[in-house]
Amino acid sequence: MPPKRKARGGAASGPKRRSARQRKEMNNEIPDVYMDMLAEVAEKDASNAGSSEKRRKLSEEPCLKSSRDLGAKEPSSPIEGAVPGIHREDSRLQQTALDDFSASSDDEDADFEDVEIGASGNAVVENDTGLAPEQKSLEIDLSKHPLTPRRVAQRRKIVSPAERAIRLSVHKTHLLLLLLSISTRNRWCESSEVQGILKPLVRKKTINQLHLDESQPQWKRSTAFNDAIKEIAEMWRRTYKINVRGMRRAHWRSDINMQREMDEAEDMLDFDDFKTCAHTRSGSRDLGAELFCALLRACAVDTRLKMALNESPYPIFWVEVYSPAISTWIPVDPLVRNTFNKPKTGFEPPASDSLNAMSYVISFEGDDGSARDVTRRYAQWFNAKTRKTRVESTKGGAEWYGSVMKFFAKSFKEDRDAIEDIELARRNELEGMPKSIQDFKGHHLYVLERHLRRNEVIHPRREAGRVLAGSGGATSANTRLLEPVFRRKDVHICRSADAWYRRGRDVEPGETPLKYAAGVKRQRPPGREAQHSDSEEGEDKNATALYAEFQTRLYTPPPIINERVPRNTFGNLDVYVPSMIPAGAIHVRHPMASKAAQILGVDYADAVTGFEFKGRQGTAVIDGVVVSAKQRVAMVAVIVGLQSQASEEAERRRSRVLLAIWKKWLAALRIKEQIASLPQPRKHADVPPLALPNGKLLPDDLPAPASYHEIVVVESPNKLPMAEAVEAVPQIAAAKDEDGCLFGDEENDPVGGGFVPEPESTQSSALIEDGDDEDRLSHDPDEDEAEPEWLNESLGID
DNA sequence: TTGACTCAACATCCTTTGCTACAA
DNA sequence: ATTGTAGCTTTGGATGTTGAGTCA
Repeated sequence: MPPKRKARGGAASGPKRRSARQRKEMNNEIPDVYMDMLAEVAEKDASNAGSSEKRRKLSEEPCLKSSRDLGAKEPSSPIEGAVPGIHREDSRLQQTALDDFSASSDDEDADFEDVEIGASGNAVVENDTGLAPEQKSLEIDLSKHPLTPRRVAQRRKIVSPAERAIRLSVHKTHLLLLLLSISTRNRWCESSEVQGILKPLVRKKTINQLHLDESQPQWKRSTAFNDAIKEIAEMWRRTYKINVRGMRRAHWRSDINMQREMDEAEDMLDFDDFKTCAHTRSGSRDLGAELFCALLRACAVDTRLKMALNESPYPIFWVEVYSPAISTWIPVDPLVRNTFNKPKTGFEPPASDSLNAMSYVISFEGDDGSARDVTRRYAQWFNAKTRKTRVESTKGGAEWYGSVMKFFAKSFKEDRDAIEDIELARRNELEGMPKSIQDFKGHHLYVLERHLRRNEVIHPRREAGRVLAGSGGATSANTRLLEPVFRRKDVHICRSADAWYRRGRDVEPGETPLKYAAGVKRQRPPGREAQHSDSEEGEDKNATALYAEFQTRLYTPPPIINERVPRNTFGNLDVYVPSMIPAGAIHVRHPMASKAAQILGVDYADAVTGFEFKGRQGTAVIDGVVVSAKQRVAMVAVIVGLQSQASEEAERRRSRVLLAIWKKWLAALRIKEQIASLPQPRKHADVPPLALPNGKLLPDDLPAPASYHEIVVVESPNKLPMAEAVEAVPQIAAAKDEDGCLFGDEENDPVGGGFVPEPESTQSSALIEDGDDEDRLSHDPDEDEAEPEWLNESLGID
């Protein structure tokens, strides 16, 4: 009905941006897309002659961006400050720290831009090895634009879902490799050889101080322990020389700066290098922390090697020592920030550093190499900020991470682990609500009403607190409002009665909608209302009434009575989920099911399992039929018969064609033979006579062998009312015994009569994956052999 | 300096039971 | 002849997400 749609489109007062775009299109008479394409071409010809503002900005980009990068990164580069004048000749593969994906996308995009523009010929020609020319050009650019502080707009790149998936995989892979890497280092720290090298550095007296007798008062033991650790840390700080840069955040492309830094960075080490460094007491700060860990372990202090995946000037490696007197893990960082027991301030980089994030803090224990995630202890805003940079925030990420960390888990939990769990949980509670609006977005505990989706509703409306809500609009002067905060678990997904029906659920009568969503609902032609639709378009024509799941119940179709299958106004039956099969009925999924039912003369209804969209017209997808469960055996038998009939027919047609080809070919061979036997054989007699005009051996219209379809029988999970059940049940049971059907738990269900409220998941999974809940009948053994026969035949021709 | 907000430009979701002409 | 199906007009409007820019 195109006229109707058109009318609606015109009547709907769309949002401003849409109408603006339309207007623009009309004025230009050239769609924006083409303008953009033209602009792009123009840009390639003369880089400064952008045709739109957006393009113009872009064209300035290459040099400006570079200058910004240099300007921004050089001063903040931690090596200059921490380790002046490092030289490293060889540049083997650099070990890198984990990147969080949102930040990484920036780098990559930027680099893509550079490559593109470089290739289009306006800047320096890039080559693989010679980095020097580009470096030079960067310097020139710097001098050209030293006074442009303005941030330059980059062309926005929409990250495609595929790209997103790749990044997620990279993130995961990176995480795994880093875990393995530190796991190895952790094992090295356990080496008695290395510990033997380091242990002499600590005075005997200090070691004794670490392990005071339990008879001493607790405070004394604790203080002595702390003092001793501090002393060892101080000693280590003085003795250990940092002369190589350590691990850094991952970078996606060989940015020129990164390249240089990689050259200066620490090489991948093996265990011998590790030992050597223990002797020389020099290397990267990461290595320093690892050796410090080994040192403490040599002193019989329970020490965990820590790794946080962040960037300088905050440590990546540090240690935690276990103070038995107070049953607490104490973080110690002797080399980078020189802190003792400062978990909150010493490790997490400030939030202002957008290129920096402490996403994962993992601690490895010495004795069994087990690992725990203790990010919670070090991250200030774990729920509000840190969590969003981790895998857990992605779909299925929490499970994935759980399974990864399970690999590193202890076989049994010690008391101190339980204590630590409590401490971490307490920190979680203490974090409380975010302080800024943006942190509420995507928060997994709290939610603001303004961030609710169209189909989300808060019920019950229990305020968990209030937050100061921004500036309340740019124009109004400081009228700040307190905005209520709700819990995420009170948020329900709502759907229209229609949408619930498509999931096999019915809104309970008398439920009032939790929400009205503004006019997405399209009018249907009168008399076209689906059978179930309530008075939902009652009061407001444009609003759709939405209900939460708890307001619905499983939809129960009317049962089969006297072998009559109920049907809807279209004369078929909606079977979106198995629970929508009427009691006493089965859903026979096979293309020939309706034919079989006709032959049998039984009452049946086509099963509508979904919709597909052709053009702009949605059409019902019909998959098999619904018939009485009593007809199961007959239906299967008839379908089997029809199927083999069809395949025989197809075979006949096929062999007719193939025999004709054979005939022709043999005749051709004979002719060829005759020609060859002639006294003066012609040259072209060698040409194979077989090929068809299109060059193929077989004609395109060769009848295909009949395609084989499985017969899938889905039983209704719904129970018949008692009277009908008496006669129907034995039939079902018989069929079940025969075929070993798995669908039948409901027989033990205590809920009598009406319907069986099976967990929805099993039902929908049955529909989606064609899983175990259905019967597959491999019915025609002959047919399976038919295929090789065809194959042989065509091979024979070949 | 930071965060809230707007704008723009997309991506994605939701839609949800034909008609006609023509070939076989 | 009846039956099957390709092609049509390629929906198209609302919502959601993101980055850039602006402002207080």
